[in-house]
Amino acid sequence: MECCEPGVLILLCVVRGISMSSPCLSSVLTNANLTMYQTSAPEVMPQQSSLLPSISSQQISNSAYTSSISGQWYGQISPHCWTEDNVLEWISDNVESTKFDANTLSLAYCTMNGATLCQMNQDQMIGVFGLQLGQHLHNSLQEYKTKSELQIMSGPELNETCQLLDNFLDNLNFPLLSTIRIGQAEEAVCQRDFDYRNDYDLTSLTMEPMTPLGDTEYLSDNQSDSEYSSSSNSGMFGFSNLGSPESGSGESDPEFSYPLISTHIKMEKVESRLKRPRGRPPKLSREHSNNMYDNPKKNKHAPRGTHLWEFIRDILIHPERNQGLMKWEDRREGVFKFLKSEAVAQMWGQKKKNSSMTYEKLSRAMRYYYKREILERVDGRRLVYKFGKNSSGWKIEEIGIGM
DNA sequence: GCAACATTTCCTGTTT
DNA sequence: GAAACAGGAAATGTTG
Repeated sequence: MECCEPGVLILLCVVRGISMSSPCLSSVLTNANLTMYQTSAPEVMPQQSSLLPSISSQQISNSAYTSSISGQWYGQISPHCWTEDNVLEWISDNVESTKFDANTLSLAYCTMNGATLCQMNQDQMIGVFGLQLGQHLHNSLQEYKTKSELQIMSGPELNETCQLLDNFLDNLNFPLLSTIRIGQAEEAVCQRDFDYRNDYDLTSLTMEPMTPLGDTEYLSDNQSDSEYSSSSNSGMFGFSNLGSPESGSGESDPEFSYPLISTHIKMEKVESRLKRPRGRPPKLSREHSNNMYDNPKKNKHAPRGTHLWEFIRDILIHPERNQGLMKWEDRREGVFKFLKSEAVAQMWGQKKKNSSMTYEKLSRAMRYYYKREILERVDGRRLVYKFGKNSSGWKIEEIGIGM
């Protein structure tokens, strides 16, 4: 093993940083170190400078140690299950990464287990650890809670939704949780955990400034109507105004603007608007399709995707990822609201490989859920829905993690 | 091939 | 007047 294992170095730095004025905390950290890296050589003195070689000579066959060294145990163990030692190491790692002055750290708050830690809200964290470290710890904890939750809940479908969210938001240049730099090790874990592009091909979805139609003419794969030509021109896919009108009135960031998504728009002038027959128009043959969304590797029988209500639910239960797309109105009652209704519809469309999805269509599908009691009506409130008794997976009790 | 299911698409009318 | 809501009708794609 190399003599510069980051976990050990960080711990040593922390111990050294607090040893002058906080001997107790120092010994706690050192004891935690020894406890965690249970050694068969009790003669190793905690404070001695040869700690590192001593550790490196230990039997390090257990994966916990190996994981700790690389910081990966964070992503493998639910924060709720962290031991006091785990919490201590996590704090020490964050102390190091924030260059926090450990002298100001209170020992009393460094001896708690994960369950206790998880009960602290952001304000309490800041109150205990100070603004800088407290905020940092809170963010870090939320990240590991999310990862843990993903591992618990997810099946590939939830991952897919999260991945879709990540990819979608990534394309919009949002600062994604998974990209927040806490430390190299965590970053590596994040990249591993959220590297989804291999199994959900969204790479074909490019978000870029919309090219003026006069410069580049796109061809539609299945929308041959003049109706869509006109609606598209008005920004239907331009993402210039994907938020709902209400969302623009203060609940969402008014400064927020989506990059534009390029679309295939068939420029076909028709003199008068012809009345369409009812029902969904037949799709053109794939052979004649020139759709950028078509994936040549796509299976003939696509795997069963999540249902719309599950897609919505998955956005809602990952508030750190939904970036103002939706919000809970009443978390306990399952009442939620669309903030960026068109953006959510676009995401749903991406998931279903349907570039022409709109909130109007999505909401029609949502209304069908009323009969099946998957959703309940919320009268008088626009863009507000409520999960019904036949929905699942959104309740705090079910998830086990308060959000 | 067929039926069931879950949307998707379009429409008209109503409400906010 | 525009956006959202409501729900009918007919269509599609997937699955069993």
